[in-house]
Amino acid sequence: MVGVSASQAPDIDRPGARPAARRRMTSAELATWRSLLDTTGELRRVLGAELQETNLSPADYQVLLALTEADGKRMRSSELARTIDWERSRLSHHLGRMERRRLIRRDDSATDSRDAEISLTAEGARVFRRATAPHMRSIKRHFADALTPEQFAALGDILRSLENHLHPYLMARSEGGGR
Amino acid sequence: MVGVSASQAPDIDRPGARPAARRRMTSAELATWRSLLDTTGELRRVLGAELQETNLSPADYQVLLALTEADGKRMRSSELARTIDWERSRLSHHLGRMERRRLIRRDDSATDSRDAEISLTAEGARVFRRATAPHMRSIKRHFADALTPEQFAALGDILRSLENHLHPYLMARSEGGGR
DNA sequence: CGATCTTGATTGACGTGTCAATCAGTTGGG
DNA sequence: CCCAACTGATTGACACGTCAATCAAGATCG
Repeated sequence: MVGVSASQAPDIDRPGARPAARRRMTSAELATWRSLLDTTGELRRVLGAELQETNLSPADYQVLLALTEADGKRMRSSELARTIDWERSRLSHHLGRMERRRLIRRDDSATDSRDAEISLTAEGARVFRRATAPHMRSIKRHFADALTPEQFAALGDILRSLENHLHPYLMARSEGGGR
Repeated sequence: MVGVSASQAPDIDRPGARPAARRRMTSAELATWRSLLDTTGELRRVLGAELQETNLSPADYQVLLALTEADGKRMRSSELARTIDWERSRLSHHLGRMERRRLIRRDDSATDSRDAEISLTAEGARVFRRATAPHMRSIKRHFADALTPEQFAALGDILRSLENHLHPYLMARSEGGGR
């Protein structure tokens, strides 16, 4: 399915060709890793700075996006955490900061009083609406416009490979009892 | 080999077909952007957590690496900042924390008393030495082992494109007087 | 029922990063 | 020489993330 390109290549000197555990990492691979860290880091910073011009951090944006798309613009806190894949503690801290700025509200649930119902305020919805178009332009300008269609396809493929490779590890970590 | 599926598609609604500035971003491009953020974020977290087992943060590692490779294992603070491309303030805060942990030392320069000479302590060198092999293994396991040589080549190409596209913008920002 | 386990959420401590302000030493022009 | 501008570095305030501890409301089972 995903590894199409690899599965039909002849088994010459590919990294996968011998037990992965026995190969040494080349300096080119290491350099590519460094470059990946640096470049995505710069992209994060630039996009974050531009988003900040509408008074939202990337984290704010992620929360507001999930709430905006939620049924009735409200969600239970743990549901929200699962949706954007954050630790509960992180979300709790961040919701505290967003609540102080009147971007969201927290109410007790009627059904289970442990739950916290998070909802968008009018202000939150407004700020998000104003931020979204400029943010999309930023992504387009700094990311989408930089690559050819072939590069996009290749990048998608690469990211899927990385995800697939990473996930078994993440599963093992969370199931087997943390560290 | 990697971009095969895309490169032979008929030229209907492809991104590159019209001047970049006038196009709309496709949802596939946006999804790839999200995936890039998510996947690199997860990689950062996993690698950071494994590095932490040797009591170093990724930031610590970067500083120690630069110092280790420096002439005489010492550098002026601003030189170090330029080497690893950090803001001076960030470096100053971080050096403060590392100094408290006895990983580095700060001395006044003999020539220009504004300068701060940063040097590795024996402890810093030792901790770095112990951390480096496991860290390389982490990079290999979670990154290098996940991709084929073709994917590596494609990724290198993509990162260069992104850097080249981003740099003119960064130049303009820093020269034209920061906002 | 009542002790205990589980779940949803929060808190505190601390490391990290950014921005704006500050400070001290150096330099250059009058 | 003296003051203004510049440079290297630091600081304070604050936002952000992670980890471990805590808390309160449900669920479970004797």
